[in-house]
Amino acid sequence: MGQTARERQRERTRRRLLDVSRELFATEGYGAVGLAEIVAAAEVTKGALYHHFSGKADLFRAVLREVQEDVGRRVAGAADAREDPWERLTAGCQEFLTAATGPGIQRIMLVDGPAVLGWNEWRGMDEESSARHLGEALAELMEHGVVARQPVAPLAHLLSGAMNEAALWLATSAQPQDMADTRAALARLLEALRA
Amino acid sequence: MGQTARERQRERTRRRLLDVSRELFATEGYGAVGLAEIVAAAEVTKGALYHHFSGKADLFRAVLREVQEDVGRRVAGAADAREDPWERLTAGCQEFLTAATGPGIQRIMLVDGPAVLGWNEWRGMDEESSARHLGEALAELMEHGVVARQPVAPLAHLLSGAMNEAALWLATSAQPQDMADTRAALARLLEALRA
DNA sequence: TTCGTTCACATACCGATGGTAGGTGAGAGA
DNA sequence: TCTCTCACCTACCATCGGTATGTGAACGAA
Repeated sequence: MGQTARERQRERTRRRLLDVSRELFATEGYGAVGLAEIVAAAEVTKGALYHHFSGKADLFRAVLREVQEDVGRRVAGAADAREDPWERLTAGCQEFLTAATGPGIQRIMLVDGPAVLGWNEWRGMDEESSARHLGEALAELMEHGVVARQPVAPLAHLLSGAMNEAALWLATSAQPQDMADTRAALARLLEALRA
Repeated sequence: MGQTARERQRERTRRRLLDVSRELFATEGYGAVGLAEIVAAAEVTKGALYHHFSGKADLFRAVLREVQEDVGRRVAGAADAREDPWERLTAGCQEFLTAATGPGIQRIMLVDGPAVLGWNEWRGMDEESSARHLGEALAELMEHGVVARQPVAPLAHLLSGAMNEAALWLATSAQPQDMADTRAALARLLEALRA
């Protein structure tokens, strides 16, 4: 760890800003939290914030990236634990439902993300983190003849949107039965893809 | 038509504000358009705006309501043109894809809506306008034994989210083939629901 | 027709917020 | 030790959403 004191301090400040922002953005929403609130909670000044990020939206972008990477890791982890391609798909989808339903994820990743950065950029980031896995899994299954050959992109978007909305709904619905029902309904939809 | 001059003027101002806002919100996005821009385009003052709406978010809410009603009308119209319950569902879903893909709809209804008003309120409004039709159609199909009996809400959310995301994607993708492919993929997913 | 009231706005103003410019002191390299 | 860089701070600005107060035309009652 030959990092200098400067580098350590720099990383520390950046981390505090990211952690604090993630917490605030998740609970209050992007629009409702001000930079003053962020820098106060992080115990730095606005100057430090603007030294690390080009603005409020850029800070949000960095936070969103970390959130998406967290979710993407969980999805990939669940998928990689299986050998059978079909199980990789279903396990990944179910894991996504669980991960995206957790607190501190939704508001940033599914609600404010598209609005703050624009749908196009959000889509690109989502693609890199988790949606890519979905497309690859579908393509592989078509390769193996498990799923009927068809354009991958439309199907991937349909499924991705279905899971996003379901996660948002599940987070507000307090009834545990809803999660089980949604899992079952999703499994049924996926099952329908098998040739 | 016994409306007084005052009522006519009032309605006229309100309409201009709604029309101008809808156009601006759709093209620039909620965050990027200021009240000054709106009132200038509508040729009124901020006083008039605040006389009709309680604030920027409230104005947006009114615009969103009109957008959703437009889409809801189209969906209901397509569904009501059919007799067979199954066809009512599929026709409604396909019409939604077309309507939501059109310009001036997406940004307001699918991107900024949840972020500005919060997902919960957005969900409620969406429910009233178009999602309700989906749930009712599904319930009716289960009643008739066309679709396997199961909890309606999870399935409705999955399908609703799938169509929303697909519409967003289709609007950016310039290739006409994508629309056809998406319609086909959606039809296949729906077909899987038949018992 | 008169006259007081209401209503649909207009004007002037305020606080807060995102963003910027210039400065400062500690740490790194020579 | 000297100099330069860099991480960060302070003071300030422009803009934006929101509000308090004013005003003239339209309406209803007499």
